[in-house]
Amino acid sequence: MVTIKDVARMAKVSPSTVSRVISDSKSISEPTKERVRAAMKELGYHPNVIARSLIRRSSQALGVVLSRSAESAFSNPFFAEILRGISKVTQRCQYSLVLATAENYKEEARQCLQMVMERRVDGVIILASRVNDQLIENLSETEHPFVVVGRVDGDQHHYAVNNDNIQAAYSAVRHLLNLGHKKVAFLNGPVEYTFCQDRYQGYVMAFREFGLTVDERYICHAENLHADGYKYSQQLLQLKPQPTAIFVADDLMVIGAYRAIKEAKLVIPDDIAVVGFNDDAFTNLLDPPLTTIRIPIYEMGKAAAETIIAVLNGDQVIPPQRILSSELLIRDSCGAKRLVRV
Amino acid sequence: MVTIKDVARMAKVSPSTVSRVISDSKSISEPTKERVRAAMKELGYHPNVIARSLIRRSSQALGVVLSRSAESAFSNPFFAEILRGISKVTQRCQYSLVLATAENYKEEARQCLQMVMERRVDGVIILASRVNDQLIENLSETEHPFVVVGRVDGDQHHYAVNNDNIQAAYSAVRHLLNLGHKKVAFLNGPVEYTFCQDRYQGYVMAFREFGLTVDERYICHAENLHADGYKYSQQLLQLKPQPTAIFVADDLMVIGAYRAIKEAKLVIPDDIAVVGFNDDAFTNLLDPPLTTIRIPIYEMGKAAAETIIAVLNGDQVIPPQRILSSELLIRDSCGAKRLVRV
DNA sequence: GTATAATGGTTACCATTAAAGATGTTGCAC
DNA sequence: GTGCAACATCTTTAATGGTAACCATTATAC
Repeated sequence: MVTIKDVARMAKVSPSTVSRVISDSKSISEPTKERVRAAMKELGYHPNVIARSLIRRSSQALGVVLSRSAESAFSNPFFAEILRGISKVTQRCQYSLVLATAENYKEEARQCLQMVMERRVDGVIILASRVNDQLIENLSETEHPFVVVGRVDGDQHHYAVNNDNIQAAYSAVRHLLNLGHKKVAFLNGPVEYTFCQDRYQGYVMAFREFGLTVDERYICHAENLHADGYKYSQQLLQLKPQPTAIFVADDLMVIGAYRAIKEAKLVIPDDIAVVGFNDDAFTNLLDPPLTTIRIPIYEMGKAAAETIIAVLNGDQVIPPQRILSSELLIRDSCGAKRLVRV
Repeated sequence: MVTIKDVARMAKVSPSTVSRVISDSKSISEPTKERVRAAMKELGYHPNVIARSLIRRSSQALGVVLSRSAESAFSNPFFAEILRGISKVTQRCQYSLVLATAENYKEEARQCLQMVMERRVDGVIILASRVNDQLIENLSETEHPFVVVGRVDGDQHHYAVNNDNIQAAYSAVRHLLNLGHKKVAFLNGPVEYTFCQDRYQGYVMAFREFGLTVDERYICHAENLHADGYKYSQQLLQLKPQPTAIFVADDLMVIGAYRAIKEAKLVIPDDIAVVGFNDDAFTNLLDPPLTTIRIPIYEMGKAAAETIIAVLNGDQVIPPQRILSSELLIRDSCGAKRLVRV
């Protein structure tokens, strides 16, 4: 294995000079730099990041916790997109990305804590915060920096990046109510996630504004974003009076919802309107194309990574919480276009 | 920061004794172990993996290269599922998972090589091999172990895990030909991937067996698995005579294909049969549920991780190439069930 | 002739572990 | 009871590859 000493010997300088050439210190003359670089190339030398990390007390790596059981997490386009944003920044800042993945959240949290305590990563990004998140509590005690994608309930001292879930859900439901719908059902995700709580709150807010009372029978909470859309949509469609619109808290559940609606011989949007959340790539290919909320997921990923790296650099991050805004994308499933056309 | 020395001081032993307690060496007496463990707990000590990696010359980490531009890669359920399999094993074997992600493959390959050369990871798993893969060539030169998920064309010396793409595509197309279809179109993915090449070969094989000639007009190659399904399906439907069946090389493109077919006022499977590939989670929720090929993706991920870890442990891996078999799942989109019913 | 800057060498770590060495203890033959 | 080997149990030492703080040397400016 080629070490810094081999390079030093070849370039006829001391190891520390080589080290300074690597970090491009300006106290080394250009000719020396050239000679050292030539030697590095000739020997095929690559600095050993492990050794560097040891003395610098920094691994130049960020941990990412998916915060879901791995089964459902990866295949969610949300994670895909946010990882893309994160990796964009880590790449630019020369950080590497370590994934904490496990079958369940508890195990994932354990792995994350271990990663941090063992110095494998300098900081952590937690995707999708939970209500009363145990990991967040434990991480806080370790004094290691972390940033949460989502809302941290209770404490306001954490670094966090989020989208405006309440506002976005509110505007989606308001949109449906404005179209004349009275029975707007809500197909929500697991209650333990803060984003589901927030979207619920936005739903309630819109009802309040229209002087309508929320009927809890028209609200259901799926346990699994992938599988449960179909099942719960069927339940909602059996209610009397039948809902004339469904607001779905995550686009993944829309596939199942569409199927249930079509099986019930209902036409979207004529018989029932549907509005989703996330603007996953496939939603534009559905029949009819889905009206949904576009979240700047990629930007959130970038913001999260930038935040944690800034904190690691000792920079001030003000404010610690950043909220990016979403946007209602009106396509065909809500019926608004049809109305305009008439 | 708590180090091994602090623990040693507290337990009144030498640092190396603490080290041996950590690795549970049997040359340490039980009372000493207890004393040391108590000290570790009291001080909240966690071994520094960086220092350990330095002397052990192993980072206990595996790199994963997605081998696609990050945009399309993450959101592909294939990667989700295979990462799940990989992480299952890495977790059990105490390895951590480092992701090489970038906007394009070239950059991703660069990052992967750097990871390896800088000793950040002990080995690499390459997902989805390409034809004439430059990364594979470069990695071979470094002597660092890696395993490919997919087929490596040319060389047979690499470790690889794959599914039986040729055989599976063959049986899917044979299934359609057996149902009486003559004009079976093929919506394939990017030609640079070996799995697309193999599925093409299976398609041709089935045609040969039935004594049919392959009409290249009925074959198209999408550049992007997400976006292009719709566009190319439209093209295929405009052919005269119109195809009576479409074999789609990746389920992701099926969403677009279904849309194009429905827009053309055709009924699946009555007017046109569709068979997909991958058995992505959503395919069972489509209308009609998709006949597709189930690949043991999770198992492939596990096998890939087990292979690379075995290689790192110096174990013999024979044979270096493992091929797992897939299975044709007959649902409603191919029309076979309808026939049986009649 | 001295102050200053430019340049690069020396040395002491960083946290851990493998290997070799030290210490005491036990077993057994004589 | 002594001598010696074998063993158990720990300590000491020397690495691992790299970097930063501190020097030493030389060149230039004043």
